Amino acid sequence: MDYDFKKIEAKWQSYWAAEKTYKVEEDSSKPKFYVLDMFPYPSGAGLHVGHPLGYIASDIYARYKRLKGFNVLHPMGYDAFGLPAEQYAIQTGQHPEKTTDENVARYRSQLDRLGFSFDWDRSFRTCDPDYYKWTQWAFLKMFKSWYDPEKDKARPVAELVSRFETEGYDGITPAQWKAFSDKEKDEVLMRYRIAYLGETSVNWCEGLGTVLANDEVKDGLSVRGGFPVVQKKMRQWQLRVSAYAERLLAGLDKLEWTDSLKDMQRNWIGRSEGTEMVFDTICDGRHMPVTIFTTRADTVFGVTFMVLAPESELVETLTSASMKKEVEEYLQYAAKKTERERQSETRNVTGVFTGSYGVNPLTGEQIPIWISEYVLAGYGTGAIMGVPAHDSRDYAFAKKFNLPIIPLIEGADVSESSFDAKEGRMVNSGFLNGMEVKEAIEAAKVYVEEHKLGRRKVNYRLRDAIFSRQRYWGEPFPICYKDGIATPLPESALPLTLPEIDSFKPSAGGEAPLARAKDWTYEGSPLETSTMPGFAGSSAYYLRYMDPHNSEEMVSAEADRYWRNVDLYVGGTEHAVGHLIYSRFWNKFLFDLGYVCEDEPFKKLVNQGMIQGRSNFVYRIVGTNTFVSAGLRKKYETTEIHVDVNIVHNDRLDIEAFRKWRPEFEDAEFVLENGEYICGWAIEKMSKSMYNVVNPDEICNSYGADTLRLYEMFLGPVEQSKPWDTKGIDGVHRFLKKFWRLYYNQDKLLVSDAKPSAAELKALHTLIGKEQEDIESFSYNTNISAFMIAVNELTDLGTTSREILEPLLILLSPFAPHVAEELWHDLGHSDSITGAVFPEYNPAFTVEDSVTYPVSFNGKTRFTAELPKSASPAEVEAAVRALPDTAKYVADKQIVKVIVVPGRIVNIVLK
RNA sequence: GCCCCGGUGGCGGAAUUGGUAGACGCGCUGGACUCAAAAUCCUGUGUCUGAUGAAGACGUGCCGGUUCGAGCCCGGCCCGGGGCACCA
Repeated sequence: MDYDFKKIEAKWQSYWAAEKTYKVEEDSSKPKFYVLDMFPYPSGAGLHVGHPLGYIASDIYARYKRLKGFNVLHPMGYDAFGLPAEQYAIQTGQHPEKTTDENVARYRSQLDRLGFSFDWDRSFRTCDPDYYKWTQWAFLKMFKSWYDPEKDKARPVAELVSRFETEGYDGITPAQWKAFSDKEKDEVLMRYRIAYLGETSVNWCEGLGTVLANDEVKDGLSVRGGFPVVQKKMRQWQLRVSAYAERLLAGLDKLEWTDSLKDMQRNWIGRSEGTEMVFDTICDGRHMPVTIFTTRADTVFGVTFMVLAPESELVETLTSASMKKEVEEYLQYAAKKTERERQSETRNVTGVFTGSYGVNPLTGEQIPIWISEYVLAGYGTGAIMGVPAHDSRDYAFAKKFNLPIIPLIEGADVSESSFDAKEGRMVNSGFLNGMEVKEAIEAAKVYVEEHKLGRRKVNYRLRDAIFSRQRYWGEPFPICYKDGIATPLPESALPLTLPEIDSFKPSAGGEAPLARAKDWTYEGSPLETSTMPGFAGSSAYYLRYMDPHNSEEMVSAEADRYWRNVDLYVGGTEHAVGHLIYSRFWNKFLFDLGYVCEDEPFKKLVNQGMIQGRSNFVYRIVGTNTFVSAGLRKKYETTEIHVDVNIVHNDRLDIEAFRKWRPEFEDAEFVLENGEYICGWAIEKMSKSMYNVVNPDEICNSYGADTLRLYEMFLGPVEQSKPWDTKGIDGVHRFLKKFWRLYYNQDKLLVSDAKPSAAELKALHTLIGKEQEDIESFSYNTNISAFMIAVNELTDLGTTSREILEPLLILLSPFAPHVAEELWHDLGHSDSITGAVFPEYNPAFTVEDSVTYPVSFNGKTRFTAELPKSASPAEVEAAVRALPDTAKYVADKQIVKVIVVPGRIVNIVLK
């Protein structure tokens, strides 16, 4: 019987499905382990070979943990709301739900072929009303909560209201509060709610007809679709993520994530310690205090101007009558620019003088106030002090508009550029003179506080997340408007399901498709017409897997306390500042309210690398239909053309297949080398347009899922990006065939009850030890190498012993579950190998009694010496010194010292 | 510009974390079996010198350092990948 992977894989896949082998229940007698993949967005293109890389890695880990006695939660679902299905719907008129159903079905069938141990009974899609009910529920909780800075956590808004009523809060007295109308009260509360309606400058994308979050915009273009994005003031739903900035930052320290990923999050959060300082200003004779933020309080003596952001509210009050016209012209110019233009023209310095002046609080000197787009309204106070000598942006501005530049650090040459470094000795700086910069910063802060000129302040770059999208295919907001006041629906009204509409097109001017829905009201009040963004549904999905069928709670306290949080999370690094920030925020919010018991959702995170495509090229001689082989192409003027990798084998073109590939190549002529057409190649992104897509289904057909799983892991470290190269797959396939032959010779099962030999036990236990180490550290590639070595050794030893071959199957089962399961049953087991126990490692079998030491003289190895393993370094030294070979190499030289590394090396240092 | 990560044969990648660099696999060389092919098995495979031998020298992006010993540590560069980018 040959290794018939097709039969084996089909058989066990249906067995696992029928027996629900991977169904998991809470079981307090076993330790839990939660292994999660970032669930996919089911796109129309289906899976290519690169997509399952992370799923394979996590599946191996999950299977390994089961063998180690853990109760493993390993679920899978679909992130099914989102723009592509809706864009497709707009183009075709087909309901996004239908597209989503089809895509999900395709994904499911592709995933099923790979032998994953998912508990499909826990699966859901984010667009299922039973699921998004809980997305809406969490939103309601956020709407009804505020962030209490004293308790440093989210609390019910009701508590805030009672504070306003009884003792007053944040400058509002109980008397004032009582005098407010409902509308005024509502506006005050909106300033505190975690989910709130607020007017801010948002990323408006006309091409998609919706606003976007910061992480959905890159280089001024939308990530989905690549449409230009402009800044626009709009009243939108937002989540007060910024309230959690400090906790999101601090929480990173205890997570097992890669440093680069933590750095990305730290960067995104952007904590910066500085000082807020109040400058008096004079505009047409009127005085008014203006607060600025700086991290360099020590440089106040070098302030020669102030700058406001064009969008700042201060612009209006600080523009003098004489400058009104110029300022208005500048504001119009700035407003017209798209985000992309602003970013690409960062070196283009622009600005306008307001006609008013500020007063330096330390020197009393008057300085002009300007407006420039290099100052951002959304950060700090939207106003800065300009210190051209020690800030490159201020420097460029001062040069352009001829403003004075005063150096403050001894020896700093500011004739060509600013001196930004935080080192050196202060000069021209009054009481700071002579201090080192770091001391001076601290001294200036103390001075500012003591003289009541301002205060210490920590600022964050992290902004609140814009939470509305003017789109159809997303969660509706459980909010209606009564007399213009946003009013939450009762929880009993959830889920608020999407209505049917006749067209999915967004309307111009920012009106959402839901505005066209008939009767989109709740008890007569109009419902919110925006929907939630893509990240809403993916922010807490890992919690729902713990208790997916619960209709009363998002997750029961028992299930939450058992599963707690994700022990291992596997996914791409592209979610570093989007999903992974939102999820942590969402989780911390639910933690504050006591719905979940862990503060952080993902303990350990592994970012799988991308699998790149290996593209092939043919070279057409310009102006002809003749193609020249890669080695000869330099002799001609050629055009490089992508050719489908599926008609190229080992870089040799299948000429007949090429002629049939596309009509224009039907009469193609070829210039061959050695009778073959050799294609060029390059590593590129795997994509349809490069004709380098390899479909996992085809690999499963020709090699089987076990081979595919092994090969993807064998290719290199999981975290690393690496190119796919189908020709290497034969190696692991050969390994599996060899593995099979260890158990079967023709139809004869070779397994016996023979006692294993020492050599066999050594091969097995070396592998057991290695596998434990390698899987825990995600070194799957080296583990597969170790497997190949072990199988070669056991083949050479002619092993038939059950005591070796049975544990060997368990070791293989995480990697190649189908073949392991088949042989497991052939050995007489009636239960799945999934329930087996990982074999115990016994180091006694793997140790040698002697060690071959390389003996080196001044670092050069001259000969080897066989010595007992148990010998102490002193004994090794004595033995080596006594060897005749040693005497020969030492000759008349003098031994300076002898270095012995136990079990490794002996180095004799000669003079 | 700033912050990460990386650079090892023809290719993917190993190297017990400072101890015989190149494991394992691919590819390639030669061979066995076969009428032939596929499949399978065996052999060789970093570079150079040498005679296809024995043997030796060089070799982990570049230059320098520490060390008995450096792919690994330190200093200075070069190149590639990723992230951030007027955040005061």
